[in-house]
Amino acid sequence: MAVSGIKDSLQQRGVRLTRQRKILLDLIDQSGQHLDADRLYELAREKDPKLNRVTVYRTLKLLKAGGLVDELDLMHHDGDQHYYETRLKQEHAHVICLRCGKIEEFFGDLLKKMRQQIETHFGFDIVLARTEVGGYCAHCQVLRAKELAAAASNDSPTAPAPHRHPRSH
Amino acid sequence: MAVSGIKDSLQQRGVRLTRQRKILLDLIDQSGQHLDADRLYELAREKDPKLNRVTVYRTLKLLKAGGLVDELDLMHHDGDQHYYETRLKQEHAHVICLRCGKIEEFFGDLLKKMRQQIETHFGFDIVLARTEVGGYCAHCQVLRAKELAAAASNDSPTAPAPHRHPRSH
DNA sequence: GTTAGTGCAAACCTTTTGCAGCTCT
DNA sequence: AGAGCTGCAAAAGGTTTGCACTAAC
Repeated sequence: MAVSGIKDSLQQRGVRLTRQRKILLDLIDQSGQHLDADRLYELAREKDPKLNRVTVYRTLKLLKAGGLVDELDLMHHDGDQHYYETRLKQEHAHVICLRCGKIEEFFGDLLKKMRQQIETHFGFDIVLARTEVGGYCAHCQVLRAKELAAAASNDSPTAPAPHRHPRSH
Repeated sequence: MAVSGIKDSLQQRGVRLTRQRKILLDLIDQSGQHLDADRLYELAREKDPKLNRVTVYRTLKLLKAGGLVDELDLMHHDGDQHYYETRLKQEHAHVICLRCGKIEEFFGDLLKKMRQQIETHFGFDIVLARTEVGGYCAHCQVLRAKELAAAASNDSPTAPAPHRHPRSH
């Protein structure tokens, strides 16, 4: 359970492990997804309806400053909020489908190599790195082609259909 | 002048080349910097004091949608605004110093290779890609070491000094 | 018992939208 | 002429801050 490592790291720095923080830490770590503050808030309220949205932001800030989570933008495919994931051992890129919102993770030594090249080339001390790629997944490429074709022959055939991941609120 | 290419591209798509858009296009292209909407607005007002901030946003959105500029976050080193640059032929990473805000650009075939690997691996059609790296530049590494040492021995020596690029407004 | 952390309300910053009037082609 | 664009005001979305109260150590 990676979250226990995070808890230790925080406590060593004299940060108090409150009920709220335990809830948030567990959620971030267990979800295995990329949560934004709002989603995390929703989930947290299921466990503690009194937990405040502000506490979510403050906790995320704390974790980010401590290098315990990484902040992502995911190409702003669904707005300008930030997403968070516990920092993994392995650096990876995020590949976001601009049509369906599906997110893939790409691992590979190219990222590691590039990091090294940059550090050597500029004498730079890298603290964070982020690679995000937006485009169309194999599935959406064909759907998109159909949509474009339909739009070309008819100015409003059956309305290009909403295609984002629905969010339940 | 790359901006004329952009203008052509817009006109072909039936987009009107208004006085305001000409101003903004020229500024984005000439500056050679990474401008955010606010900075672009400031500069544009020097040429046309009546030009509205909303027009800046609308123009940026148009250019982004047309793939004529790239939107960057630059690791949110100075807030959550977006930065823009005209799309170059050569893909590159942005390397941001978290202390002084200096931005370096890193070119190399690793980015190209990674792009290819991702397209092949996932059958993905990449439209945009962005690599951002945050850390400390060679210069700031030594300054930061001093600051940290000072902070360790004395809880408030001469105040850790503000270190962001000042903005004149 | 202290000091850090929480909740609440209100502010803040960046960006978007509705609409009437203006202007490019 | 007419669709597209601008400016203005107002709203929206995401995040932060001030302050009094509460809880972790």
